[in-house]
Amino acid sequence: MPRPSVEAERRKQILDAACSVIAKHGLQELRLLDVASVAGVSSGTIHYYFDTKRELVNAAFEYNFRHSLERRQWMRDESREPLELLGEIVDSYLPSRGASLRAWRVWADLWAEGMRDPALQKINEELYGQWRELLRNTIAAAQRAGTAREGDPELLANMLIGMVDGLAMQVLLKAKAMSLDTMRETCRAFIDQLIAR
Amino acid sequence: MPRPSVEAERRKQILDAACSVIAKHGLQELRLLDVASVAGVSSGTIHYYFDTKRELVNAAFEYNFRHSLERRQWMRDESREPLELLGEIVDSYLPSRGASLRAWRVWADLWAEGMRDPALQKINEELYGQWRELLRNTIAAAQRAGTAREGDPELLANMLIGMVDGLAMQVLLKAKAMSLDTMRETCRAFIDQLIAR
DNA sequence: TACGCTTGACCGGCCGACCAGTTATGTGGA
DNA sequence: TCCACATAACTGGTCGGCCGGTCAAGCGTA
Repeated sequence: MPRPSVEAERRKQILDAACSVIAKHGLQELRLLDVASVAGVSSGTIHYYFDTKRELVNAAFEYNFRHSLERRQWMRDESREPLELLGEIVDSYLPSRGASLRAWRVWADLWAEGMRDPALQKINEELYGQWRELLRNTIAAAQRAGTAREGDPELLANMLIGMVDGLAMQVLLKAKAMSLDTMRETCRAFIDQLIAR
Repeated sequence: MPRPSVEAERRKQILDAACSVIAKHGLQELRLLDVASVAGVSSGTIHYYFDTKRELVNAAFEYNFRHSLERRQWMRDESREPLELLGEIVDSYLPSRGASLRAWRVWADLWAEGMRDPALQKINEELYGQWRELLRNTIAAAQRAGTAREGDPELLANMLIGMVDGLAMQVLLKAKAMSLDTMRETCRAFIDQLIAR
């Protein structure tokens, strides 16, 4: 046997570097040499794991999405009071700083690119669907627990998701009228006024 | 005197072509030669009116935004019943087809690009602000008319705007759970449940 | 030795930017 | 009426830099 496979590890390392570069410079300015540099490998190594730039980029988008969901397993904790949990879920999705901010920047690029790329639409379909389902289930749980009023949980989840996404864009665009705090209050107000009993 | 200036007209023609190319292929694949071709001029003419590609792109984004607002002057009709008007405003912003769809595609690219470009943030600040103000004023008018319940109109406007933007992204991404019809119903439900008396 | 993995120089195509030259459209003098 | 002349508008060929992708060679571990 030759040396053991480092493929999984190396791929992750490269994808993580790609996400960092996308978050910092945007997909537009993504250079394979930059990714290689951040990942601490040579440009040749990138091509050893990914045939084309597009393949790398799409994999990075998927990695970013999947990674975000994995970091949020605690949201599926069914022992928590659902309405309270809902508030925390939304809080954790605010484009505040660190990991969350990086993930948002990459998402925004995914969306722009995804309008014309069916492969990215498929990634969005699967992973964004999980996010939508999580909110719907949490709202439904709150209804069963009696802390949320009646109403189609899918509809309410869609409203809330849309709101979070749209407001996040304005926060990322540094709109004066939409600071992080205003966004948080707006989302909380929505939950208080339309979802909570 | 030399020949009369056609600058305003020609600029518009080029910017319109640029918007078409962005909507169709994305900012990523924008080639000056394509813009020139669509505009029916030579590549040299592009550089005659715009020093750099970036200058053209930013001007195109501003043109797209401003153009959308201009096409919607009817929204400021104060003789209409405000709540009904609000519904029509939202309808007209759905990424349905034609002009509205093109504008949305360009917006999505603007947002992605605007995260790192202060010049684009400024454009967003000014023009998106008008859009926000329009909704706020319409909601406030409905409250005065007694067809909407009490509540901070700015807060409600922000909720609605965010929702429209976020849901529109999913429509553009062809998410199965968010068709144009579902989006329309979701927005209507929000108005019915949270704004209308 | 075998093989997975890595390197980095190199190549070729592409495209933004430049520019020298050309055309169109006006003015005013003879 | 017509002919310089001035200037704006426009053309399209060219060039230079950049970067994705290739590859032949090297490295390290079993």
